Parts: sequence; C-alpha cells; structure tokens
Amino acid sequence: MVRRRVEIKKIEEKSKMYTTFTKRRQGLFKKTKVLCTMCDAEAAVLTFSKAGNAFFFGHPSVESVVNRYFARPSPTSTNSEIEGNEHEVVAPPISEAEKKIAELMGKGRAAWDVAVRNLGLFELDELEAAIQKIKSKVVAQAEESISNGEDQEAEFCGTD
Amino acid sequence: MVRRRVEIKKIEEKSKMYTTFTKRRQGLFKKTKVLCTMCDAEAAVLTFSKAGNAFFFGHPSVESVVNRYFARPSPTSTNSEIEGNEHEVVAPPISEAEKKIAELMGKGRAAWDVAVRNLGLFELDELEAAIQKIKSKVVAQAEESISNGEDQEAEFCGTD
DNA sequence: CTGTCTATCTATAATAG
DNA sequence: TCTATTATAGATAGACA
Repeated sequence: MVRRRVEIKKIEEKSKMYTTFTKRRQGLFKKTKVLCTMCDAEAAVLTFSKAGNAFFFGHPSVESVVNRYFARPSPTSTNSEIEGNEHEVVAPPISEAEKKIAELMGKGRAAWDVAVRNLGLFELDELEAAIQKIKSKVVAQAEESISNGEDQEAEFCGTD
Repeated sequence: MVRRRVEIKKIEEKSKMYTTFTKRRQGLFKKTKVLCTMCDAEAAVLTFSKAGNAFFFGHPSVESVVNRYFARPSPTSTNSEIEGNEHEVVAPPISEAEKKIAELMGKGRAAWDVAVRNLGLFELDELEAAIQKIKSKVVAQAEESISNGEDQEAEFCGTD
C-alpha cells in the first residue's frame, strides 16, 4: 500500500490502468491549467485512452491552440520540442457557434435538447471559450476594477 | 526562500515567469510521457509561452494525435455512417448539467445576454462546467459509436 | 532559455467506502 | 463507477551557473 515506487512502464491490469489513466490525466489537466494561469500561456492537452475515450483540455480553448499549432512555420518534427519565433494572431471568430446557439436559444428547451446533440465539438469548444473569456473578464474586474470600454455583448466573442 | 506556498496566479515578474514556464512545461511533458507509457495512451501537449515560443510534445507524435482530434466524428455530419448502426438522436437526457444551460437559454437570446453579463464567477464556473459536460457527452457518443465496445466516460475540463 | 541543487510542496498508489 | 485518506514518490521555487 502507501504508494511504493511507481514503475514507469505499461500497466498490464486493465482496471488498474484505467484508474491510473484517469488520475494522471486529471493531474495533467490541472498542471496545464496552473501553467496557463501563472505564465499567461496558451496550451492544449489532447489525450486518448487505450479504451478509446477522448479527453481534451485547452486554454483559451482546444481549438484556438490547435489552430495556432497549425499556424506555425514548420511543426514537422515529432516527439520533441520545437521553437517558434513569432506571434501569430489567430483571432478565431465564434460566429458559427454563436449563430447556432442563438438559434437554439430562440427555440427553447425542447429544441436545445435535441440540437445540442448535433453540435460539433468545435462549436461547443467555442462556446466554452466564450464563457471562459467572460469569466476572465469578471475576474479582471474583481481584481483590478478595470472598466474597459470594450465591453461587448457578453456573447460569444472568441477573439482574444 | 525555500519554496513557500505558490500562489496560483499570474506571475508578474517576467524573468521569473519565463523560468517557471520552462520548468513547468518540462514537468508537463514528462508527466505526459509517463501517462502514455503507463497507460498505453496517446496524447499531445501544445504550449505557447507568453514570449511567443512554441513547444510541443506528442506520442506517438504531435501530428497523429492532432489528426485524431480532428478525425473525431462530429455528430453533425458523421453520426450516421458509423458501423451501420442506427444513430437515434432521441437519447436519454444528456445530464443534469444541461438543465443549467437550458434554464438560462430557455428565456431567449436577449435574456441570455443580460444574464451572462450579470453572472458571478461561481455561476460562470457552473455554466462552464455544464458546457464541458455536454461536450464530454458528445465525445462519449462519438467514441461509443466507434469502438462500439466498452463504454467509459468522456469528459472535458476547462480553465478554472 | 536550460541545468543543478535542496528543502519543501504536491500528486498520487493503494485502500476503503 | 466516484470520493476520501494517507504516506511517499515525484515535482519544483529559489538561487546560481
């Protein structure tokens, strides 16, 4: 018990492996969050368990980070660190998701129930990012009392 | 000195922030490697420092993982071609979390706009969590359809 | 930006519910 | 499944190179 030395090798027992995967994945996401928070960085973690389940984390959103990855000059290497030089402004509009959501909201709960299942992951990602953005704005206001004139319609503005 | 409690908030001193970014990013990559090794999983980590530098890690490669992310069938257009299984939209309730959103959205777009702007951090957190849960369900459904075997649970995590 | 050192903090393996 | 507990293996802040 009490956590003996952990061998860094494949765990053969499935149930044990799944447990470990879950715990470590959660830890990984948490670490990523902290990194983004403390260092004002952008990061995304994409994981696929052996069982075939997918788990993603991204700040400000998975998609924006992945897009930024593709916007890089030459990200051809694998399994290693790559250096970039410039800042690519990716400003992805959330219009697509926004329209969808607005449309859904107009039709009420019933429509939402059905339609939400037809939303793509990306759109949900965008919606999430929008909320995160709003959240950070609230945080900023609380911490510094910043009243920026750029207060948009609290809606889905993904541009950062 | 000797490492007192680390506040999880943005580090203002740039040099300090960069150092922390480097260290934590390395730790993150290491953790990811271990996760992949022990749980026979696939994962990718994409990071962008505030200074604009990019660092990636991926197993088996960044590209393969990112591709897998994009290859993820979006229920919007792909759900009917999966293994010839019938894919009914009329599924059981997604989750309790969705009620939160439905509640907010059920009143229409205008109400949503106002409501979101007046939400506190706690509520935004809840809302975000709700969206993440819905996203996870979408992922789960997609995965379920593919592997058509064991069903675990998919889940998304968001920035806290 | 990265490596090294060390004292300390955090994540987590094993277990119980 | 998920959560809580606990003791320890592992990560890391700060200082320096």
